[in-house]
Amino acid sequence: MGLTAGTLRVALIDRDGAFVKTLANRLDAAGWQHRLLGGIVPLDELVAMKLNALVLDMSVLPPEEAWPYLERVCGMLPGLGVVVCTNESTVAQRVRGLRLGADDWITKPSHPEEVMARIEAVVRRRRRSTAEPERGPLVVGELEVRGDQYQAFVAGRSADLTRREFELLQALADAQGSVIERGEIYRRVWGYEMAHGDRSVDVFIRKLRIKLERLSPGWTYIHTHFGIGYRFDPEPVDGSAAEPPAGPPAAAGQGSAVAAVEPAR
Amino acid sequence: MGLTAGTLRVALIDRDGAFVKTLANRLDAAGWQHRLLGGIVPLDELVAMKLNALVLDMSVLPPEEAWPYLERVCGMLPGLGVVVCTNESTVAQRVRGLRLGADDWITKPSHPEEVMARIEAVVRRRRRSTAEPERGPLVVGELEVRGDQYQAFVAGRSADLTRREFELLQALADAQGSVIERGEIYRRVWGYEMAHGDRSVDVFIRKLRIKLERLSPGWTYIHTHFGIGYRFDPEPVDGSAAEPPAGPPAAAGQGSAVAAVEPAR
DNA sequence: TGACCTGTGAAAATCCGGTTACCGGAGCCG
DNA sequence: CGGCTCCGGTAACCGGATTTTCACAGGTCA
Repeated sequence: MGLTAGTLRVALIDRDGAFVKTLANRLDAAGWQHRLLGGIVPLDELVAMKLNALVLDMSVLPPEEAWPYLERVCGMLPGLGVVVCTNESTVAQRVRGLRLGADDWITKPSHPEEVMARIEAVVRRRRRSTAEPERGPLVVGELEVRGDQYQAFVAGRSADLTRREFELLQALADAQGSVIERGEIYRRVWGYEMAHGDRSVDVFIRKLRIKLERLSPGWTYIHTHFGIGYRFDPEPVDGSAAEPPAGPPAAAGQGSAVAAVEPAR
Repeated sequence: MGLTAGTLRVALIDRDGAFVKTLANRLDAAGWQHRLLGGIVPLDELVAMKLNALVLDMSVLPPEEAWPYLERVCGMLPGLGVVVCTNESTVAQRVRGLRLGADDWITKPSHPEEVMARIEAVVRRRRRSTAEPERGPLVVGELEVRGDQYQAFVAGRSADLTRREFELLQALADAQGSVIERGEIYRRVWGYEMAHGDRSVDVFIRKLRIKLERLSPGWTYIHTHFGIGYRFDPEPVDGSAAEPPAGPPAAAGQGSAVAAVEPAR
């Protein structure tokens, strides 16, 4: 069972003293970080907490608020595990909740151990992707992306990236060679669904490009794929020389010719 | 594309006639593909079924076989959603099952609708996380369709397709060999019903043909089926030789009823 | 041959991303 | 506590890329 990195971050939106208390004890015992919230919390605050899962008691809110809230949370935070927990419920309610995006629905009273096991199950499912690709210092082109410093360097010189810029860079770099759609980038960096018409990604791409260029002219790192998103792939600015150094054989390869910075027809 | 791809593939390992029967009815009504298995099935057979989820009644097997089986299934098939379903169970059993890798644990009697909602929830999560196994680079003729790049290549050269063009190509290629009606193509690529008289598909087919031809003369990929639609099938331009290599084994063909017009050539 | 399709070319209408300017909030400093 | 600077985020403008729409020419089928 060594899979689940020991410590999960969980938030409870509940008011059932007894339930919360015993659960909290267990959580502490297991070394999970947790936080008790009394009621609705704005989505961006939830994002800021960097939670793995949220346990929500629907009864802390009147139904006409609870359902929409559940829907918004599930819809906007695709990376968050959501476990609904109620005293009683009908089949219809459970089905509705699950269809709205909840990952599990537990009926109280319920043993804390089972609640935890279900949270684990939910998180495990979503984690598989997050396959933590060790933030080992990553070197691409003449750029060095250091996750432990939240910075990128070239020959020891810092790119002076802000937090967002760095996260964006890292998200791009982690995808090594494949195109990532804007929405996906937004999801990975900002943590929730991108609103229609949001241009944040573009603007930050630009900021990033400027800083990278200033630091490492002679290389192009970020390629635009019209109508799709961006692709990170270090490429000597010239373009005549073919082979970029360390080429992940399967993927990008010399396919770097892809329609981005090319003058085209 | 598919968010809640209407059709899921599920297998049930159960012997509870009544439960299975009512559930099966619902599954049929919802259009899910399902299969009833009487007992343990070798893992590779499960793999071969290309399931989205497995519903397992632990009681079809003696405990000393059931637990190890559950563990193996969960451990070896990370892409499969596993929902355990039992008549009765203790907290300890449920916790054990969930920790072993089960995604959910339902206690009978349970409403079929809820079982389905839970299966959906499990698969939904699973999908998001397993989003990795992208469309493996698909190779047809001398063409290489790379989903992770939204591009098609020939010998590393990009076809410089736009998003729509690429999606069209992919839609066609995915149907490997069978004819797709215009309306169907439109639905898959554009996402909604094609308006009467809309020629978009034709226009894009042409653009695609041009780009593919420029990249890979010597091959014909897109064939017109008069009055019906198009068929994707790489064919050396020569034309005299009929069937290139292996015959298309099992037609994945879902609804593409058309197929009858083949002889045309 | 006539009624229908599909292939073509291009113009017209949209969509998109690059850029810039500007705003409000957070944190820092004196 | 005010003034400043840094940052993230939004709104707008603009030119270029992409999609759609049209009008016809060329083919196919009965």
